[in-house]
Amino acid sequence: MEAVLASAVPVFREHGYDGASIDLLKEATGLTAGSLYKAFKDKKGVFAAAFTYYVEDRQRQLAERLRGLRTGRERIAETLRFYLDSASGSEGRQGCLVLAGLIEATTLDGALHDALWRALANNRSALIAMLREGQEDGSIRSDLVVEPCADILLGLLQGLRAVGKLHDPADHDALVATALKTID
Amino acid sequence: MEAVLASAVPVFREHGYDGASIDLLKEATGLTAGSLYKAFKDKKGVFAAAFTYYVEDRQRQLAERLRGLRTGRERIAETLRFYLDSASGSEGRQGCLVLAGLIEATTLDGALHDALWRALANNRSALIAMLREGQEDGSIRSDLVVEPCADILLGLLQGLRAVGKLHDPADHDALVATALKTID
DNA sequence: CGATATAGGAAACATTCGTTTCCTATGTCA
DNA sequence: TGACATAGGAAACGAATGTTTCCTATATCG
Repeated sequence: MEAVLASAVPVFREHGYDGASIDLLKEATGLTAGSLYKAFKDKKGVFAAAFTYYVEDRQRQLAERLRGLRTGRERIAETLRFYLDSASGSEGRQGCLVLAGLIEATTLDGALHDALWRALANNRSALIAMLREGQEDGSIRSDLVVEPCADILLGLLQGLRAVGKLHDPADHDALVATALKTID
Repeated sequence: MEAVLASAVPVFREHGYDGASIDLLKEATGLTAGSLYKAFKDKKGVFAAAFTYYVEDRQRQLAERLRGLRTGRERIAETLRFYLDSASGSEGRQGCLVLAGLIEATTLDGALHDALWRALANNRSALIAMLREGQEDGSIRSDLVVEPCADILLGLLQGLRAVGKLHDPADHDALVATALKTID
């Protein structure tokens, strides 16, 4: 099950929801249409499962990279680096499933719309939490208003994935430094 | 011709390339399939024409809002406001055609890929130009390295459109102020 | 061992897709 | 006026879409 989701995710990432045909999903997963429809109710069901798998996997990866970092500022910096890495190379070209879902958000039905919304809200909450932690450990000014910072960072992270579809971000260190100025 | 493109653009913005069926385009433009295929070679041709129309219209709108602004910093701030407005309300929900194209960039053929690339490169160049202007008129520090700033701003602008698909950005002034800290 | 549940595959389903063909108006120029 | 070019529409095309049905193995449990 995990294997079929792991192989279905790239299809949706590259082609978006509409662009990902059952044929492509068959090819990627090695399964046949009948099997797919036995495991998932719908094509939407496949997407929904792939989506939550992707989001959870991504959170796990980020948590892994954040582990051991002491200050809130360091964790924000590492989060930026994580997204810059994700926006580079073949990973960047493959794109972000959240972003792909976002594009067809109008079309997608209620449940998927909510999942999308929750994914974005979680990212925002995580950023706010890191900012608050930074304020408590002294790595971020305590009079900084965190909400607009979180919103800007959230937008920036998604945007990096977007332009990463076309070409790699250059000079990660300079980009991180520039982005971090928003929380000075 | 301009009218049919203007009515086709929202379809692609909402549904992406694959999601925009000929039926939807027929409905939106009021034309029939035969007429569409007489005017445009392909569905890709319709998208290509809609895309350049959208980009040019957008540039025109932005130039209009930038007119009369004296300093480079003010122009950057207004550009941010322009994107925040575009990310709000029904305009925001409709989404950005560049972003929609970006998602399926892997799938799209060479000419469209290039058009996408050019649109992004133009935005980046415009940001760099405004930053340089700001350095000359004294509104931006002259020792600022402009390339990373432009890259961050470019990413941020696209990202704002992305999250604007789901909900409106809050407190535009605070967001602009936060974003502008990257060029301090 | 035998009955049964289950995961997966083959093949056909109706529908929708992008596309083409052919026809009908309307307007232009000699 | 009459020949012709052109813009648009109606209808059908094959191919691809999402989906379902039915069958075949394999494994589980009595």
